[in-house]
Amino acid sequence: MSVHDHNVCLNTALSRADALCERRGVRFTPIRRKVLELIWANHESTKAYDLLEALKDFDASAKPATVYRALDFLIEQGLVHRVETLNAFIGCKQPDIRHDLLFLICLECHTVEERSTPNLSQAVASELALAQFTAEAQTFEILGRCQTCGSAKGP
Amino acid sequence: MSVHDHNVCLNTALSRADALCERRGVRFTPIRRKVLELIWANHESTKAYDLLEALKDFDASAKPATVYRALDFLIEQGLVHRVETLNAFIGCKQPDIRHDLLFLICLECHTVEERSTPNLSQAVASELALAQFTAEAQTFEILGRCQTCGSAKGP
DNA sequence: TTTGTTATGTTATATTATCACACAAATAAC
DNA sequence: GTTATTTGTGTGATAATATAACATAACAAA
Repeated sequence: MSVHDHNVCLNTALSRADALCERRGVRFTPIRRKVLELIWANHESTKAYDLLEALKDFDASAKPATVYRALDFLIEQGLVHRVETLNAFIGCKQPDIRHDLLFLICLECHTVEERSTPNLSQAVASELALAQFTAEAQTFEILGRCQTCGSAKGP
Repeated sequence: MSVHDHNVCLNTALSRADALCERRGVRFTPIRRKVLELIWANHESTKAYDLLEALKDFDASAKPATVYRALDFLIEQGLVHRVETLNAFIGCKQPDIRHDLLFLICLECHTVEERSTPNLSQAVASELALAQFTAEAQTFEILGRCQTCGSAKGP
């Protein structure tokens, strides 16, 4: 990820989450908020047990279930995505919009970029129609090298 | 999956694998062949530890590593795909061809359908170009209901 | 305030996957 | 053909990921 003021990312994510939960009347408890904050510590995906370690500084009694419950909630609300390829979790940039997401996961710097593209959605939709398949959840993930890491070192 | 003679699927998969390994000069050992055979027992994806249980009838000394090593080999040769969403494994229908695959995973009957579509490949390729991202591996998986299960019960 | 619901604490355990090291089998080099 | 090298397997331990089950606490609704 390029140079940027990450506090802006973090604060934006948190205030959006505040607003979203308020609007939906769901409880954005301290644990849930803290887990989201930890996930947004950077633009890399985070492992559940790393979250747990970090969470313990905030709540010494945190256990695996503590983290997984918070993650379940955050995912359900669309605030966090699960990265299936890495068994890890990443903050959602556009929690209000429902769309087909494509994750570009850099193997070098571990940054995960969330993209959405009408072309992809379109291709998927027509394939689903062809197959007469009803989608409930989708995972589109690509592992590789991001622009920065790719050009810096070559393949 | 509809009514079909599954022996044909199984035998086709195994003889293709025989030929492919021969051609590549890689060793298609009894364990590797048996694991592939077990994976092709049906058109559902199979869990590693279920494979292990089944493999024990063939080789009583089988351990987790036995299965994971065989899977590593089969995946490397393109004979098997890992279904990330389910932590499971499925036989590849077209091990000779390199393409972007889309897996349609039915939550009801657990059948996994492997599809490839130029439209999707095209959409992905142009998105990668836009992002200047170099892909090394891709995962496109959709969970939902297949034609049969969808129409049988409704949503 | 009682009641029902949702969230958390806690312990245990299930599931998925890898490591490390010894040994055996196949292949390659001589 | 014997030796060396590489590749595959046996085995035990353990790491990493995730859920179950049940008790208690906090909140919301009546």
